[in-house]
Amino acid sequence: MVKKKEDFTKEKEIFLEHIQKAGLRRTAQRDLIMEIFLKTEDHLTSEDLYWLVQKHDPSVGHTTVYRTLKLLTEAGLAREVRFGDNKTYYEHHYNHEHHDHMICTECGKVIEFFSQAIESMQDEMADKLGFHPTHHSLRIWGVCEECQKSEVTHSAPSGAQPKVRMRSMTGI
Amino acid sequence: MVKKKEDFTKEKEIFLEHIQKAGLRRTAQRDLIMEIFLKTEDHLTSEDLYWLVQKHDPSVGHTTVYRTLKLLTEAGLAREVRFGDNKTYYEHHYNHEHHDHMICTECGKVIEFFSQAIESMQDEMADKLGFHPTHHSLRIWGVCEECQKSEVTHSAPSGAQPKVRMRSMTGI
DNA sequence: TTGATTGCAAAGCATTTGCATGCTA
DNA sequence: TAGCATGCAAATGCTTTGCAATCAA
Repeated sequence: MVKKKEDFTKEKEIFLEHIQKAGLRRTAQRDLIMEIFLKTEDHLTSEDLYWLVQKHDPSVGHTTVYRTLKLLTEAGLAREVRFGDNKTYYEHHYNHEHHDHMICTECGKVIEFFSQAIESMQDEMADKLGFHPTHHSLRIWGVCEECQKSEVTHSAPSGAQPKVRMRSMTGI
Repeated sequence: MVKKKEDFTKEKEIFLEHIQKAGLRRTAQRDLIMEIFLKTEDHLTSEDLYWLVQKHDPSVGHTTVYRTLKLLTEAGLAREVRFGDNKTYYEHHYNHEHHDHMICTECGKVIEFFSQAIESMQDEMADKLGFHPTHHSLRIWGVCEECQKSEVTHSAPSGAQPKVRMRSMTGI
């Protein structure tokens, strides 16, 4: 699951190609933002990424991070996801198995999973309706194993630092 | 699919019960908003519903519609959905088969579908991960049958008045 | 040199909140 | 009568845009 240190040569190549094809320009900011995004194996908001970038170059603005994340998404390197806390998260997309998410509404933990059976059934269903699917999103909310154990207290497991905070389960 | 004229006695009962249990109060606005929501068999934004309510009572404010939609959701009568245009839609939930959505990115049409097979696989998958699911959301984006035919022009089928406008496929 | 890019501030947009007034229970 | 509900306006929070200065090609 956790990737070893690597240089993301292929990803950078893809990004540059996308930039060139669109008649855009390569800049230090875009390189830096992409670099940090690629080496952070996590679900990040634009804000999260902004602060990480700040550490390396405090002159980079919030806007540029937003814009670059859009670019990365267009290039197929990033994917947008929402977990119900009204924020847009970005995750790696290229070279990553497609997967779906289970979100714990107690502690906010996000579990990635993949089921070929579900994928196939979706395609079958689409086919039946004459629909030509391009992408999809499946999210399952509920209570994770750990939180089921500590159900009595209705609090997150000790030590847990949830990425996603489920406030009122809106902004699905 | 399309419901015949009915009085929604059961739904109103549920709403009142929810209101009483929560120590809230029944008001003319809440009654009106619920009434119009129930008789509109469609995916509505708060804004949409606001304008429908306006026709009957121009004194009702936007805020109250928002707040009442939240109430209806809490009561289990409505469900929030997002189709990728950055808006929150509400659909009937009570007495309606659970279903998922296919969204056409060309014309914005929303197709509801249900697959027991997919549902079962999801439960199985959750079970395997020790996850206790409470609800889920599956959305498939792609091109609908009609738009595949008129693919050459890359425009929505004539006469179609899409509810959802897909601009840049964000706000998933 | 040209035109894309950046970062700031300001604008957008959907949604939420503060508060004085109005109304249920 | 108590205190929840309402509607307005203002405030949010996230995201986008306008624009002058900057920088890649």
